[in-house]
Amino acid sequence: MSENTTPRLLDNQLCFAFYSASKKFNHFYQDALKPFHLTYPQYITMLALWETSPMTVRELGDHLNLDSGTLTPLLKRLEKQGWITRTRSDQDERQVNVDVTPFAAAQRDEVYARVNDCVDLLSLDGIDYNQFLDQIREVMTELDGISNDHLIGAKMS
Amino acid sequence: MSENTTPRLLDNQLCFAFYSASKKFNHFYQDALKPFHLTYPQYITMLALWETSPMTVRELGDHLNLDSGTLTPLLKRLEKQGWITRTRSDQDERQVNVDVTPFAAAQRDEVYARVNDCVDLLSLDGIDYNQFLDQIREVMTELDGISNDHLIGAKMS
DNA sequence: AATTAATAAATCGTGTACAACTCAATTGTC
DNA sequence: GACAATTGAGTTGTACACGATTTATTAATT
Repeated sequence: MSENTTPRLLDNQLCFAFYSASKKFNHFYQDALKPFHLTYPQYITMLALWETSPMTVRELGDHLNLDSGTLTPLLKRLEKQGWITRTRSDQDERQVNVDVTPFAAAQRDEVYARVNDCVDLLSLDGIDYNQFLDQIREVMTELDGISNDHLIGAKMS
Repeated sequence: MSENTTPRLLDNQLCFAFYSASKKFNHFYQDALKPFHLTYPQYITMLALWETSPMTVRELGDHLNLDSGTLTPLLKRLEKQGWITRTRSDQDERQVNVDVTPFAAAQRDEVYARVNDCVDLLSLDGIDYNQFLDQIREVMTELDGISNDHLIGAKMS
């Protein structure tokens, strides 16, 4: 048990930095996507579907790390706004196939262009993307490795 | 206007990495803090208050980048669970002073120890914290610099 | 002093997140 | 072929997050 009565500053700062940066990035994309009335989670859902469709809710969830409790309402909103269709699979009536509409297919390039134009306004030339992404993914892998079991082991006092 | 019909992969990946890492980190802390029934946003609120208290809701919001719409219900929950007190200022009855309770003061070191123990399970020795944090903050600064005005300028088609 | 502007919190509405649960459909086993 | 176990989606409840509005209070201006 740790006897130190000071929190590990760097780890706290790291987590807070991710937390803050994620919110700011979210915000940035939200603004960029305003003309299309898409939120960031909706946007990454469409990105995944533009790349591969149709997909079941489960497959989408695997791509985005979201469960049906989050996706179902999100997909219903996308459906209502005309971006996607949701249809029960004939082969397996438990699954729902999510597919892009002709409208979404037609909008795709405009969305890409809009996002690219907004990203152009950022000057992130200074950073080495691949090395930076590798570091983030290393942290994520480490976080994935820690299961609840480990945490239970480190009980309080 | 961008003629490219492909999204800028690296920027999308960077945003998604922050988004995913933030969620995983959140989760990690949430598990670590389970014995204290604290969520991550509640934890960083307490961290800020343990460092400086009392603070007004506004001051807290400046530290955490959260507005009263988020903080007020969060603080009410912390109050109900006995971590903080909320009292209208006498000097200026518009503001509410948030202060830690004796209970929270007594729990502080246990929370620190618990978090430290859990962080010990991560092996993040490979990363250069300061350089990593600098990079994240550089991205955040860049994102802060882009105001809505710029984005309006980059209208769609 | 009276009116206006500015500020601080709270409130309301929408949209994630996610745990826990339900329910229907399918699979595996005997 | 019956039945338990599993799976996929949906539902419910709690907790952020934030824009927009509201209300109360203080500060500024005439």
